[in-house]
Amino acid sequence: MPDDLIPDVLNDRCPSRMVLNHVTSRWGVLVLIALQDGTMRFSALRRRIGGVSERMLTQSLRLLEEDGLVLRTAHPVVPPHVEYDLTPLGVEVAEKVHALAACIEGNLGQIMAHRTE
Amino acid sequence: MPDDLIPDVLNDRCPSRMVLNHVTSRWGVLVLIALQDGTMRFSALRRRIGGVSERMLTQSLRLLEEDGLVLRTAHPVVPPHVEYDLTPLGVEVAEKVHALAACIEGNLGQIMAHRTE
DNA sequence: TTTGATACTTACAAAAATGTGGGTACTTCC
DNA sequence: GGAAGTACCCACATTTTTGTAAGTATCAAA
Repeated sequence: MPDDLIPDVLNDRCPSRMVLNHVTSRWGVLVLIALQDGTMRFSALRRRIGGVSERMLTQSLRLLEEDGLVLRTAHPVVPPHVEYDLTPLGVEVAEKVHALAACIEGNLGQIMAHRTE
Repeated sequence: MPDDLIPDVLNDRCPSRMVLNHVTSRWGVLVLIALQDGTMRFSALRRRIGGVSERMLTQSLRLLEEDGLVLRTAHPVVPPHVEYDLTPLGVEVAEKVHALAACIEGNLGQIMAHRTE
């Protein structure tokens, strides 16, 4: 019975670690939060997420797509038209990520005050 | 009225981004989850969190301490005895992080199945 | 007619994260 | 007496992440 049977992020060899890393990656978090507003095109996402480069946005979207959290729909037209959505599982994960971000945003005053002590 | 007045992680210049990065960092996430079990010493933490190096554990603990999420208590004896705890705010944040990790662990089967398609 | 928008990819470079091995000062266990 | 445990720090090297700039094909607006 390998360690992997009961998923555990504290276990070095558990593949949940990899997924957690995708989800909690610098831009992955923000992609999930941004997509909570609904379907978005690549450029719209890029404008919404301050500071992300095209390269990083593409890469983050690809990883989340591979994990089945994000759905990519490409319309083969010129100029290109591609839409991104959360999958049902993506919605679930995005909610948790959003709760975390909101918690930090809500306590930012306290945190910043502590940092300057 | 600067952008920073209403914390928003999607905003490039909002300091909540920095805190979010500490919390969602590779080892930061796991430190918070591990500390949910209660007070732990450095070595215990290191054993609990699979794959973390001393260097990275120290660094992660320092960042979370600066943000006021983790409390470090050093007893000046030889050999050294140092205890780590979550602060009240740390408990709150750790709950969200744990919910996220649990969500991923719980859906890992589905995710891994999707990845191999 | 030049510019900008679309959704990327690729090569290259820079920056950040992470690991490695060593050292510390003492105690207890074998 | 030698080894291991404690909680680190430091310098160095490597790995990973991230950014930058350019290129692609086509259309529409100025």
